[in-house]
Amino acid sequence: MNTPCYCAAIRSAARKTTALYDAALAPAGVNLAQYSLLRKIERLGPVSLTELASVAELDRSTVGRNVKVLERRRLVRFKSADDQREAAVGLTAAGAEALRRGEPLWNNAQRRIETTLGAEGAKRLRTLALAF
Amino acid sequence: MNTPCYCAAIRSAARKTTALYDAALAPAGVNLAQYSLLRKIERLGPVSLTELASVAELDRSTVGRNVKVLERRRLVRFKSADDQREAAVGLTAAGAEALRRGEPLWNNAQRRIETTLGAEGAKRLRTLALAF
DNA sequence: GCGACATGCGGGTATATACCCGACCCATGA
DNA sequence: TCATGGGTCGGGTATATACCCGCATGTCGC
Repeated sequence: MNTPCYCAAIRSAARKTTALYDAALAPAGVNLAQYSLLRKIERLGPVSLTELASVAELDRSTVGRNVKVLERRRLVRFKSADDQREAAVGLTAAGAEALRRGEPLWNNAQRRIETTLGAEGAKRLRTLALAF
Repeated sequence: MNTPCYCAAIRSAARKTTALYDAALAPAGVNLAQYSLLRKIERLGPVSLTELASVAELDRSTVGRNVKVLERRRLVRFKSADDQREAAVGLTAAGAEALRRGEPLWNNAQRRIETTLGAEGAKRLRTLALAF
């Protein structure tokens, strides 16, 4: 990876990191993107797709499609809100269970990154990520 | 973005950076992934998909599909190699032209990243990316 | 020369991601 | 009341990405 392109470098790092977390989370039956989304849904409680997209800094239609995958797997459920335009999404029991099973796996992945980068590197990564 | 997840942080940074470079490169008619791939094809000369995938650290089928998009736009062309299994890919005149037009745009994007991160931050980003 | 193995590729399937547009619902002002 | 505008969503389309499988071709040992 000696590309001088910052963007290509970040994308490469993102692909490799994602592969690492996906593999780590596989026993929980979710990948990193799904785990991440499930955690946000857990944290926010029943939440609209628009708000979820805003928090995740993703396009709303992307969130809609990603949530649909989770719904198909019965990890989340749509509830009707007062405002009928909204589609409040909440965790199912299976979704909460996936989070519970995923947590130690995610922790392992986090520790592996810290081992790879060292404490100082991990801190710098966090700082750099905040700059975007 | 105060996610404690290294992976989510990197992915978010990758999405935002990609959007920045995509917008910068739009006048050249390519996005960052395509520009990056075109540069590799230029550098390696007529090259097999397998080698391209190895250099780009992407799955071979991903490279095959991405190259197909470039071929449809007449930016690259398949040539027959000695080994009939191979599909040597080379730039067309239009592909070289896209690279030429993209270069200053890409430079602008690079400089914008350096402005955002500062010289020290940019150097750290480069160092971190190498760790993956 | 021929069979076993290796190499290179395409296609199928699935997900993640983005942009645009049209449909729908609700609040507010005329 | 009713039209208008803004918020919310789904769908269409395109790309990037990965894994697996099967086919074709090439190579090597015997």
